[in-house]
Amino acid sequence: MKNPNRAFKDAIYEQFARIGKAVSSPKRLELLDLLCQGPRSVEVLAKESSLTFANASQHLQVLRASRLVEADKEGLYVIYRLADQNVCEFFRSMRLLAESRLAEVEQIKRRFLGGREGMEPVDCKKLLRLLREGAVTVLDVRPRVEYNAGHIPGALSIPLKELQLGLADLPRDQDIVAYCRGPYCVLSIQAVEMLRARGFKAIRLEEGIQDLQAMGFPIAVNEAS
Amino acid sequence: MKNPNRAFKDAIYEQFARIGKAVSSPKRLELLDLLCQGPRSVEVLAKESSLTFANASQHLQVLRASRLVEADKEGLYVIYRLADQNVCEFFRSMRLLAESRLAEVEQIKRRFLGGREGMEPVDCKKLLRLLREGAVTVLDVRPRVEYNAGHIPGALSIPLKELQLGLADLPRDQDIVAYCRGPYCVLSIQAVEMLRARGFKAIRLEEGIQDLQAMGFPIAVNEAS
DNA sequence: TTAATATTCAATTAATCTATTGAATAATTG
DNA sequence: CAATTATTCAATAGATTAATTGAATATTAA
Repeated sequence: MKNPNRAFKDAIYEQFARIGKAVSSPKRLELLDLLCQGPRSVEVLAKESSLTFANASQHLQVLRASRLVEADKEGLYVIYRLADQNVCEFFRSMRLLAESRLAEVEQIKRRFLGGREGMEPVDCKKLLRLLREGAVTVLDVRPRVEYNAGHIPGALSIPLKELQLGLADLPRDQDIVAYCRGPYCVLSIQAVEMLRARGFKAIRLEEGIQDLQAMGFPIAVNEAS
Repeated sequence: MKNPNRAFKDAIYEQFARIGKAVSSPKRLELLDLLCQGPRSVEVLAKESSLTFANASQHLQVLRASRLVEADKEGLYVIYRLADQNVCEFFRSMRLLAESRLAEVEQIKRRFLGGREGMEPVDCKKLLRLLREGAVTVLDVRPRVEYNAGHIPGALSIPLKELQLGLADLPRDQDIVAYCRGPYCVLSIQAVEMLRARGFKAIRLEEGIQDLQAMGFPIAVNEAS
């Protein structure tokens, strides 16, 4: 017969492990990362993460069972969202731990992005000052739903898929700083490559919204339309 | 053939998932929690967490493979320790997320500790002020190796197992505040019960060293002897 | 050198997890 | 009302994980 203190500890760590199990799957982590950028339907999440609809749905059930995400029905669509901001912060702390402890993270980054970023890190504080002075253009190249959910105040929104057609909106006489979901998203890399190829002065901001928020920068939100 | 961007994302989330997998087992979480309090041998870790030596060793291999812990040989003994302070902070963020998202945590706490804490939460700021004024006695009832690894400056160390014999060291004319590993450790609860049974004025500080550190309180360390 | 102690390894078994497939359900549209 | 679309459910197969057991290894003490 188990000692009550032992039973208590076993029960408590079993609960903590619910969080660990939820985030032990690479696919669920990708879904969480996407949801950090804004609410999405199953269909959109499945496509973004290259999952079948059934598989995406199953992973989302697991995340919902551990109360990291919530869902609402909007007509035909089930819209998933993070249960609260703490989940996003937790995801970020897990990413930072992986970055600091697993050399493979940097190796993979170098192998896949080697030379592509080819761009100096942007100092965030300086960036915001330049933005306030109107000295740079900050460009958000994520899907609009993510821009609406949270963006750098004053940033322009031109999703990468629309950048080709949106070039006329961009100044040629000042630096353009493109950003997206964070260090492991290639949207801003592709945007900078395209912009440079067309003669624009473009650089990449590596940090995503969560990183900026954690550094104390204000984030603007648009009401859902 | 996989799109290189897809391959990059899969590879990156696979790395993040290494952290998630490491913390998906209740037993590994208990081991991490113990190591947050200070380095320990396999034997001690196995006993504290009710694991067989072989099983404890296997779990520690998993934690080592994900680089959350490190080990050094000291004669016969392998001493395991956290790889760095970030691991401890991550563990805490995971615990806080579980507390905020899983109602079962509070329910389990209430079921196992119901009425036992029977004690009002201690305001940490007030506590430290009273300690500086010599108005309370702060008592650390963890094993000495944990006290040595980090404790409240000025706290007395009397491990719970030695408290029976150590009562003479304690004042009867002022409050005694006992603390241990944190909200899910019962050492301080048992200590307060014993002290009150013997007429001492004792209360429990729920927070552990990590919580206090996160709140900005100084933590003292003793050199290993 | 041998015995004892601490730890890890390897193989096995049972449980859990992940992806797939086909079916079922819910909501909207024609 | 029927067809379509979005999502979830349930069963299955294969892969992975956790605990156990017995053996092997490393270090110390006698």
